[in-house]
Amino acid sequence: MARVTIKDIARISGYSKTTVSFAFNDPSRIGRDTREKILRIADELGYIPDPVARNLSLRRHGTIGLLLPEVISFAFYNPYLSQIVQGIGEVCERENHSLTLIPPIRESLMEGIRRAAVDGLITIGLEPGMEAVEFIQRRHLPFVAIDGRVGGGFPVVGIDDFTAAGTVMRHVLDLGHRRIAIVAFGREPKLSTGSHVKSQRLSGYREALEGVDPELPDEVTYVYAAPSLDGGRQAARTLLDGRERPTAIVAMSDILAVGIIDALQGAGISVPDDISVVGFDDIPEASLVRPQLTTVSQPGYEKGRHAADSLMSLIADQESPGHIVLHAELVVRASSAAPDTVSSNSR
Amino acid sequence: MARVTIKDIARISGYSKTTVSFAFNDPSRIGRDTREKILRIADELGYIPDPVARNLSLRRHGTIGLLLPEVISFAFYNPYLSQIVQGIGEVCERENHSLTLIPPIRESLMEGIRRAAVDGLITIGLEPGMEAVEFIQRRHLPFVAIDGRVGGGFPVVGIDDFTAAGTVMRHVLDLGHRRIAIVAFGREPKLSTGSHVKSQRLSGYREALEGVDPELPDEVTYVYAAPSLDGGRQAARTLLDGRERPTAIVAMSDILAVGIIDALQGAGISVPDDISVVGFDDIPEASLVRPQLTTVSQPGYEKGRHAADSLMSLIADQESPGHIVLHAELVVRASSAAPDTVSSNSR
DNA sequence: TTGTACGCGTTATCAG
DNA sequence: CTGATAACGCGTACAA
Repeated sequence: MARVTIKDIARISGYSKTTVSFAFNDPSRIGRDTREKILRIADELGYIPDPVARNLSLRRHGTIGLLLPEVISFAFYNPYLSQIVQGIGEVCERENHSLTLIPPIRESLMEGIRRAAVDGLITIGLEPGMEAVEFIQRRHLPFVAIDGRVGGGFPVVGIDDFTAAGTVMRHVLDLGHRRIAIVAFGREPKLSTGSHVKSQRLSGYREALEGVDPELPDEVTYVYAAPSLDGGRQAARTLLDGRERPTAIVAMSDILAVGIIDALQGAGISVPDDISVVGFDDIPEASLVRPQLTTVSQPGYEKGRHAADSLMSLIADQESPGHIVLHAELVVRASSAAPDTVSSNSR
Repeated sequence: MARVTIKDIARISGYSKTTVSFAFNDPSRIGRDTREKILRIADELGYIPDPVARNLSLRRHGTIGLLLPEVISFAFYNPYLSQIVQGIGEVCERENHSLTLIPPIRESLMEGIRRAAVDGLITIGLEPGMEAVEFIQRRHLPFVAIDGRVGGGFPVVGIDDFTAAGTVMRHVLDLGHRRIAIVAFGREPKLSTGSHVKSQRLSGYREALEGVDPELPDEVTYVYAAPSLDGGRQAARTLLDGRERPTAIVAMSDILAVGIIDALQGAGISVPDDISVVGFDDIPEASLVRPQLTTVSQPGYEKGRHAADSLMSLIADQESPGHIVLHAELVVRASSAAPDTVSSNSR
């Protein structure tokens, strides 16, 4: 049997489409008998209104989109994304919305934005001036950016990455480390490119380094890695193969730090006795691994929740809810310690 | 400025809607000059076709839905779901689809299914006879079930949970453990209720126990926990507070096992010296924690990938691709060992 | 209280 | 060969 449409119900019941629609959506507009008759027929035929046609009429979709900077199969290697999704999810459930994950197509966000049948978008790391931003605005889609740069006429939810990065780097420096490696995510080896978050954190690291010694930023080893466990493992191997081993590794995200620790331990290196490792994010895994990870706690769940809240009010009011800067703080655990003064770990 | 529709382009260019649409979707049907003129005007006005109207016409949505058994904010506490999502994502990206996460609304899947504007659904743990299944079928939505029960006329992707559970339990028994606790997920304390996966695993555990001693299944302590780190931690505390401590804890999922180990270590109990802990799933975290977790490796990523592949062929062919049973195997790591024969850990 | 007509993009079918 | 008409699916402003 083919799909049952409102037209079928109208034809069989003898009423018009309008009346059938009212029977479901605005019962007070029609007579009780009329309604009962229509509902009975609809039930018998198993009528379910086509959601797409419904959405088209209502100009509501009951879905918000999450525009991912990476393909789904890769993005979820980082539990940090799970936390953001959870926070968004809390709001979705409150508002009875679903959540559409929109991956880039052929390395571009455009096509995903073009085809998104959603009430609004949450983006990760989108910045003023990017082509994707213009495109979203041309579609008149309400949107909120997580981890973006302020100043493009859209609300941004984030933390002060510059300050947070400085805090964790100063912790490492205060412990006495000077041979330091920074493991950044992304593929670009240049400071000036890449996301706002990345450049902010790098700048924060460098400022802390300069505070100790103006030449220190240039003595630091930089390694770039994909934000996943394996990315961290590879970064660790790269560092171990290097000429001079660092006494501390500062990773730009926890998933990298955890992968680094795993690889170091696999190579028989003790953390933090031989090498200290610190991260960024404070994902749940940070306190599960041994040694527990020293890191900067930034609230991924809260970022998602606030972004979704802002988006909902944007959708409802058309009024911009303003930027939100969430709190981040250093969490000192067991993966960082003073460097071994005997320097037994250099080769 | 208001949204630009195809009608505006038609009006301004002087052609009909049809001709404008052909300019984008079937250029061979109209003259070159006509096309160029239309495209120029559309570009100037920033015309983007409404995706919903487009989907309605095309009867394609470019999205598949993942029907979650739990609200998003809770479901993603378990990294196992991330793996499934990644696997689905791989196919989505290949097919240029997005992925819509559909949480239950007011503890019911119905409303989510009713409103899902998707090409098809992947469900987790749905079984023949459930109201939700009928509903999906009434909507003529193609769908594939992950971790479901075979026999409802829809394809199922899973593993042999009964055998896999038996394998890990026999490993524990072979080590010599007899005082065993089983930590199951879900709230139902009865064997007969809950999901197929849960009952299969419980049955597998019990059969292995019976193989050693017919009375053993009834001497086992059962604890029920939410499938999250905290669920595992709470379960561990419940067990520690119990009259007689187990020498081995068999958890129905890794996230539970990892939480259990965390709580045990927090209480000063050594794993596996004092208590052995085994899990189920082999999530990435299983090999990160110390001691590394003994578990059953089941391919969450592959489940997602196969389910999405099957769904895509179901959408394309309307032909059922058949069930898929993936391989699972025992992975012995460091969290399981023979019980301390001096029995120093009972109180 | 109920029906007509419109909005949205695509395309089968028809007209020139 | 080129282009227009009408139908699909639903909700609802407006008319009757």
